[in-house]
Amino acid sequence: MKNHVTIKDIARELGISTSTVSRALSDAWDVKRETRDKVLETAKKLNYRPNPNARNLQNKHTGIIGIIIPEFVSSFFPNVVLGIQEELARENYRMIISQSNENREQELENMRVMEEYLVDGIIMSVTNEGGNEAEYRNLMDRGTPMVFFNRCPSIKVSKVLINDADMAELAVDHLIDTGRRNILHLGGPVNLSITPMRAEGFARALTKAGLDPEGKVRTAGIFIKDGREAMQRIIDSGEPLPDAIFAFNDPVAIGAMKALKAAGKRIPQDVAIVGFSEGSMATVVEPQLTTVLQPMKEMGREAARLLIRQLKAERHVEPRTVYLDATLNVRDSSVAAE
Amino acid sequence: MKNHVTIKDIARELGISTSTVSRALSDAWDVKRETRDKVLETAKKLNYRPNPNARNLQNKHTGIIGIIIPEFVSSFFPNVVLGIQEELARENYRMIISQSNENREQELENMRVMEEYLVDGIIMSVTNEGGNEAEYRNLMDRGTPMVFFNRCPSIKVSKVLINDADMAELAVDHLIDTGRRNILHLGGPVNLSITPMRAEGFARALTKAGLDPEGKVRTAGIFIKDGREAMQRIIDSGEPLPDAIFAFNDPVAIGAMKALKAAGKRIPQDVAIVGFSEGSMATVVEPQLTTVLQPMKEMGREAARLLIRQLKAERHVEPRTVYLDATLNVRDSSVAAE
DNA sequence: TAATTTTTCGCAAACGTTTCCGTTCCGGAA
DNA sequence: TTCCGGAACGGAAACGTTTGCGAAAAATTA
Repeated sequence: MKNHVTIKDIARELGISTSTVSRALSDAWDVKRETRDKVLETAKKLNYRPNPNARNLQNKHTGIIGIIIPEFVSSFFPNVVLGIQEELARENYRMIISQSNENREQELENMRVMEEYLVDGIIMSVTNEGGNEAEYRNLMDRGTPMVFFNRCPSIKVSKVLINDADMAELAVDHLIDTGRRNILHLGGPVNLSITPMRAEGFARALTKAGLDPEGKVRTAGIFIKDGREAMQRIIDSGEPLPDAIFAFNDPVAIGAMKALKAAGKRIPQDVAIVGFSEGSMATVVEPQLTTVLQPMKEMGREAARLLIRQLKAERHVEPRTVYLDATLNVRDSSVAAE
Repeated sequence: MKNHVTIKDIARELGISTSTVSRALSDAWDVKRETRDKVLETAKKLNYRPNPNARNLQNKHTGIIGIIIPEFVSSFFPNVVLGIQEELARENYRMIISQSNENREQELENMRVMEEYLVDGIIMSVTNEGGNEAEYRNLMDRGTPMVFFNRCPSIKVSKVLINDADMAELAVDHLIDTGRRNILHLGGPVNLSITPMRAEGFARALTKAGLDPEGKVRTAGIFIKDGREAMQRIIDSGEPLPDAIFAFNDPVAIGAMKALKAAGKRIPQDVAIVGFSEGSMATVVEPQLTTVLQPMKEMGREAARLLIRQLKAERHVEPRTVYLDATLNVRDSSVAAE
């Protein structure tokens, strides 16, 4: 089938040794300028492509970075991956992506496959089931560096996340500024690392405004369904309706909106809604959703940078946590259109 | 760093040669059952993992399939990739994904990288810019088999697509059945292979119902913005408003809905809307969108199967085109909720 | 001019497998 | 007893690179 031209072909063509060709190709110092140019020239002429397998067999590394994300059906992770790809490409790393489908077992399986294929490192965001901390440790101890983003385990490891607490606080500040007082937080899954962070920012904002956060947090989840059900429970409970909702993420916010609209409530007049982690649906719902836009690509870039730093380091490098800032996009779901 | 155990370690441990170990591992016929078991046992004990580089260096293939998709921010392509992954995994192929960002140049670059990396084959969906047909040919002639899905070039090659024309016809039939007579089609980009197919189904349905498709097709695009602008042009033109819209895809449908609602029109009472290629936004918009649900995972699986068939074949295999059926999900945008 | 250094290159081993080709050992047939 | 054939295994080459070491040629210094 395909018969690729090798370093030997170049050597034969020029009547020199393969070692010289190799050195010329890798721009070594001990090869004459003239011969190097000739090598480069005939390499181009013959359309030479280095064989990555042979190269990696020598170098003991594959040049491949594994990416494991919970899903890529929502737009968040794909956007992060874009950033990762951008940064990896400039360092000539390639990536293989796999998705754990929010499933702890699948995540483990993906890790195994990636280790088997000798990825140089792994960038991942954990399943909302959590619980694989020990395996992360093992994998890293066995020599595969890891960097986490967005959803991170509670172990000591490099992470990049947005300043969830601060951004949540900012979002709730916005609700308070526009006159809301009875604000509820529809929180995420309890075992997700970011869940308490957003709740904390929520509480901080309330406290700062002299409001009591006690009892204002309800666990919802991460899907539209979760938000709708949580909101429905509140409506059915007969307790006085809040005048604002700070949701764990956009789908939960949208679910809450659905429940409220079904109950005949007006948004934002009766209840203002703020989401988190802006996705493609934010401008599609009606009213358009006020939400926190995360710097997704930047997050990916930063994660890639952290990993590359570890890969290039001679000796052990201390894990580092990078916090990124997000922005609040104010839309009609929190402030009535004029 | 990481020091993987090799076939030699097993050989030394057992006092046999590496060739025997290799044969035992690959289940060759000329190795005694007893020694094979011992090899397998110590392999497991030492946690042996074959080095893919060494193996591929011998076998002249990488076991990697390249996936090139225009984007993975919408949910369509990721879902297809899920199907691909499923099928490839069972044949022990891995994949590397890259995205062309709807950019012809980027697509070419991705192809180059993949060829350089010696992927065994490529599964791709072309950019909406099109125009790389010659390069596909070259790549294939140089020995890398390709399979296309959804967006396919007009050259002779294996493809898997849904029966666009038939499904479009079905969707428009539905509009006609519910009493619509003045139906417009907001079409896709002219250089996309599926654009004329959907337009054809549209025309067939009209003709079948005794309506004249002449002048009923307007070019829109693929994004929300495209749909809104196209619809706005129609509204501004002063021509009598259609009583139904068959959009090229969901975003275009949603864009049209936005323009109509902004103009004070009611959906579906004044104008019914049907989209295509159901995405995550279909049930988020209001009213919820009637649209054609494509069998995304199945599409991926089928593409993978086609490619694997080519890879396993000894000699040339004829390109094949596989058509898949979709389903019409009827929602409130085309039929008023009772 | 001789001695020494520098430049430039080739040889060969190595990376971890697979696989072709032998070799040894055995039982059975002649 | 000799010969043959099969079973089970080892030796070694090969895949396409990289790289340490040494050697020849050129340039510098004494």
